[in-house]
Amino acid sequence: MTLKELAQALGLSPTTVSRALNGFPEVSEETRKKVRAAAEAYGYRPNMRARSLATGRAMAIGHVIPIQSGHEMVNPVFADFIAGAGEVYSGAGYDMLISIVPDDRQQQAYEDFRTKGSVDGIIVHAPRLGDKRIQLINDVGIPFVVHGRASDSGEAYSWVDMNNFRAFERATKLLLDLGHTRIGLVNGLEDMDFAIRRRAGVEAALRAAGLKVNDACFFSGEMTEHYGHRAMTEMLALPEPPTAVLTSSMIPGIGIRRAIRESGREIGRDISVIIHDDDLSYLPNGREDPLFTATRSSVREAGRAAATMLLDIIATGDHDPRHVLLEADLILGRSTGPVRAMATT
Amino acid sequence: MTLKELAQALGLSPTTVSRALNGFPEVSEETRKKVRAAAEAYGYRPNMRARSLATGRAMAIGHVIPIQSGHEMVNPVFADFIAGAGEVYSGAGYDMLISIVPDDRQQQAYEDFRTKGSVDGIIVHAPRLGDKRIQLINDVGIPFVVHGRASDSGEAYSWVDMNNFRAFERATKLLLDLGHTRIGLVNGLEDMDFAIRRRAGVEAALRAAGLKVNDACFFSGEMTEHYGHRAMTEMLALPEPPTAVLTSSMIPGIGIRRAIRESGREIGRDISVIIHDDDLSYLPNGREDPLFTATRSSVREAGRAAATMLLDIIATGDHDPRHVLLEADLILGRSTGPVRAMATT
DNA sequence: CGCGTTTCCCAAAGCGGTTTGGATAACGAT
DNA sequence: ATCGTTATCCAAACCGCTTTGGGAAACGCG
Repeated sequence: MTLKELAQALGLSPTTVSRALNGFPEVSEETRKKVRAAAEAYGYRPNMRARSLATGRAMAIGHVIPIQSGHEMVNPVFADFIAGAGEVYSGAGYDMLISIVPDDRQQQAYEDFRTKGSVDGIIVHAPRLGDKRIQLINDVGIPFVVHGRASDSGEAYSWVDMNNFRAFERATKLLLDLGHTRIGLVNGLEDMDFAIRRRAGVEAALRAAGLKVNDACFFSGEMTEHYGHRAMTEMLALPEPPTAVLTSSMIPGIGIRRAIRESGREIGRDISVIIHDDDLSYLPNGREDPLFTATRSSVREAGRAAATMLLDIIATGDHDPRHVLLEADLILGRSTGPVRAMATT
Repeated sequence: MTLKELAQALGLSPTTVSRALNGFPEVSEETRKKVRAAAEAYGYRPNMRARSLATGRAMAIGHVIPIQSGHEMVNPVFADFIAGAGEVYSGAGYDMLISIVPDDRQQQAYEDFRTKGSVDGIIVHAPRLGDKRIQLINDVGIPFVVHGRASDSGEAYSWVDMNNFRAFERATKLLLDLGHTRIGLVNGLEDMDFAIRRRAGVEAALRAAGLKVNDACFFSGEMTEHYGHRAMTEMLALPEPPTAVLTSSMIPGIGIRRAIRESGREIGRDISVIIHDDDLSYLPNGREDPLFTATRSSVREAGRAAATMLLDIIATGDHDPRHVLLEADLILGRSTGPVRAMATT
């Protein structure tokens, strides 16, 4: 059923039908009602392609998910982020276009989005150190919002981020307050922006307490269970192993827990662990009885915030950079405790 | 830069330029080269909306991800599945549209996809028992492929699925061969099709061995770590706890491992555990040294298969139902071993 | 040279909407 | 009764591309 057919069936012109449905004032209330009823009855829905060709608005937002060539890893927070964003889009009548591309074809993906006219705006995921994408999209000239920040990008741009620095600084302070002085960090890949900020937060807290940073206890890698296990095992083999460990996600946290248990120690008693919890729906840390002490910030909420921001930028046409910095909650679980005198083997 | 402008700049008609770029034979090689060069130089890219309005093909595939109202859980395999599908799409010049909708607005989502003309085909995720979606989309009349099957849907339709029955039957047989006779199953929600088939596989193997199914050792729930932990803890409290457990995913498997350890037992020695491993990029079970003995089947591969099938259905226009049944590998890890005489507390 | 084929290119008609610029009728005021 | 408004509706242009149906030149052949 097309507009024209609907118009014909009603004995009206396409113009009038279009206006009636889109709420223009040039049409009488009476006919508007008739048109609405007929549209409903015939199940008429405007063809989006035709409409957006005519209006120039695609009514769609593009998400570009980078895949790191080599590791082939999809960011695990991705599913929840777009679930949050998706809520906002569908509420506003927008579609969500997703493009999963290897690192080296990023630029292509952004340009395609714009020149092919398939989206009105873009969400950029997982910015890295030295990320050129932001400059790229700025050049392309299409509204966008970054999930996270690219520390060293000179450009001004809009972003939604979690306060990684503060979250990890606070978590470290908690450990310091519990008496821990040998603290390890099992971080994400350190060319990712969030990992850099988290490390900085830990280091700041340590320095503030007059402690020096022990490089042997700082790890950087892709956040898998095996990685957490390996890092923890290595640390436990040190002459003076850390008594507390922070890690960037629940998944390596599980590996850390396994390594601790395998060494005959007990988590929360012999060794304290704090994870960052993205509050993923399929990997809940637990509400009333959290597995891990954690800094928690819902990545789904971040998705909602980023989508809302982007739609607003598009609607208002106001491209001044905006920022939302989400603070993480510090959740006390069973994986932390005061330092024990004889934690070493 | 539009086609018309490009044509003008070249001193040619839009017709010729369009044909030159789309490889029609009615244009001389010489002009084709000139046109290509100019298009390259000006950075011309056809507007997809206009093109698909003209051709009637949207060059996009829609994925409808259901969110179970109430739990708000996004299926964790989703990210890897669409990563696989995305590869295929981008290779074929297709876009991927994602719609994340609560259960009760599914129908709307499918109809919108078609009537709004935004996609040429649909991938249906996570079919359930008594799922009405398949009939729904068949009625809507748009090519689609289901990831998984809906056991009780009378309709014929195309699907890509893993052989859940056989995978769990084989895994159960492995446990039986190891001498286990008290076997538990920590399954997914049993209104999901895959969970039903897995249970059936386990039951078939048990019956074939002349064993009866113990309902106290069969669990059904949303696959979280906590769920695995709770189920295992319950089983261990039984007068005769199982000596082996199968579970539907790595995540509850981790909870199961935790419960086993908390009870002072050792996984693989006191209690054997087999998980199903979707080979998720962010939750690897390990290649050389797998954490768990597992039935493994890459969900990313399933995504590729489903996308390939759908594109082919669209290209050939041949709507005869097709099926791909992926077999799972049985991977031996360290979580299984022969039954021990005194496994009970 | 005449005539039927090719070869190469173009004008114009869509695709299904929106939007501009009237046209017609009804209305109120003079 | 006349004229300017206002309220409704419509014809036609347009968005940017594809595609149909020629048309003109070049070619092949008797």
